[in-house]
Amino acid sequence: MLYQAPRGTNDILPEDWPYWRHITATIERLAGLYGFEHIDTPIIEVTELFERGAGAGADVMVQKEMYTLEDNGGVSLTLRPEFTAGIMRAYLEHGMKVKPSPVKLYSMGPIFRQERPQAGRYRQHTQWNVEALGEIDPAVDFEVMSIAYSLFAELGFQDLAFQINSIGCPNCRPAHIAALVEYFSGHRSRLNEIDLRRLEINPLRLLDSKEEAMQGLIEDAPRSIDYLCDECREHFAALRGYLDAAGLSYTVNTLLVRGFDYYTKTVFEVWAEGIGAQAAVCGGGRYDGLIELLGGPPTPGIGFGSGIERQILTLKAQGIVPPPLPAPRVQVSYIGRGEIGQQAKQAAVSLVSDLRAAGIGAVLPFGDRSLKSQLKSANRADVAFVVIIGEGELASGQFTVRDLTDSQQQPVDRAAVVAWLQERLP
RNA sequence: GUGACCAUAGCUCAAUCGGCGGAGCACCUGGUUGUGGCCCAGGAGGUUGUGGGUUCGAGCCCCAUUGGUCACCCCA
Repeated sequence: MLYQAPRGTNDILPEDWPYWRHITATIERLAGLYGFEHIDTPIIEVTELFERGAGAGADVMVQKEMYTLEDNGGVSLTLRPEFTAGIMRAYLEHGMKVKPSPVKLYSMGPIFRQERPQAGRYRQHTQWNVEALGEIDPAVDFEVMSIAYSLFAELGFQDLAFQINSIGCPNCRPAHIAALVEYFSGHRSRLNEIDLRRLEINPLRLLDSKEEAMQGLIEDAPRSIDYLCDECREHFAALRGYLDAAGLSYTVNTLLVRGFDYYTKTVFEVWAEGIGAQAAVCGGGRYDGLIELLGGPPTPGIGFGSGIERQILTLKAQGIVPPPLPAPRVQVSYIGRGEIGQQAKQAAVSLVSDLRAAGIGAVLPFGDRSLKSQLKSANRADVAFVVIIGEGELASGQFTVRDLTDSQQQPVDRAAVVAWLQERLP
């Protein structure tokens, strides 16, 4: 094989397209229903935008996983590893703060991270991203979670686990972090090398440890919800009230955290069964500090990203079949040798054009193959009717129309074929 | 970045101890001068991922490399 798709990238083949269309069509419909507006930002941004968003501790790793290039003017650009930073930039650049709050936006498109591929994790993957900016009301948290919930419900997912947590804000989180550090420092001997590093760099991440021996320790670790300030506690309680009122089932998962510092208050994920270790099919949270970090005025925001490829893995794992794509229902076949064959072929080309102009999907066999071969193809393509044009049909002006479902055929006047088929096709 | 397993036809897989690379499915043609599905016959399709090494001889053994799968790290 001379060329292969680069590591971690995938071709979306025709047989997978029904899944993509099903998901994206559902997303478009829900966006209209919820009042989220579509925004597309560039796939490349100035590298600094993503670096500033990352925060201390994580920045080295973040840089390592970004696809960064220098343009001819010496400007460092990066293929977006996430949506949020670019959306925030556009929000600031276009002065969207003057729009009624919250500004509700969604995007869909590829993102790039230079990671080792594994099940449900690719270097180029596609995300549906939703953001609501400029409003602190916990009802906005509910709104954002609700549209994700609706998508998964409409797609027919079973056994999804909605996980929520509150990790507090710059006022109350330091006390929780300090308690975590103190707690785990008292059990240093039970931490492996990786967890010891987490203790130094990002103590919250200790709660994510997959180390078997750590699980008991983690269960008894200080919980963020026990350290929330009044504002954060009330926010979380109100959000839970809205979720309960709307009947959205969820689990409070006190071990759910985020890797980056700018997250505040609400964090949530949705987990799917049967798609491997990368089970989060949706992840998001509130980031009231991010826009300030990027040089804008204090602006609250909440959003999530949801990987389309993982959604498709989930659909397949659960045996959910997407609706079929529209396909041509009519084939126009031509037969005969020499001059007559040419006339038949021309009549077929003409009829196919008429059918398509009338909105009837039609295909023409190529290569002057035998009728048998043409019917074989029609059968495989799941065509409903085959119009046959040969010497007899040219002479009589009546084309033969064969119904493939019952194998009956009959002559139809050339001028009446389009209407005849229109009547019988849904 | 770390580790394990893997790579033979478009797909799923065989190939005995290192001894002439096969099957099923799919595709094309024919069996019927112009009639699909089922059946039968035939055909096409391969530098065994790539490069090197050992050997009289390598799909098989060794090294490297690329890619895949899965997990870890990380997770925006």
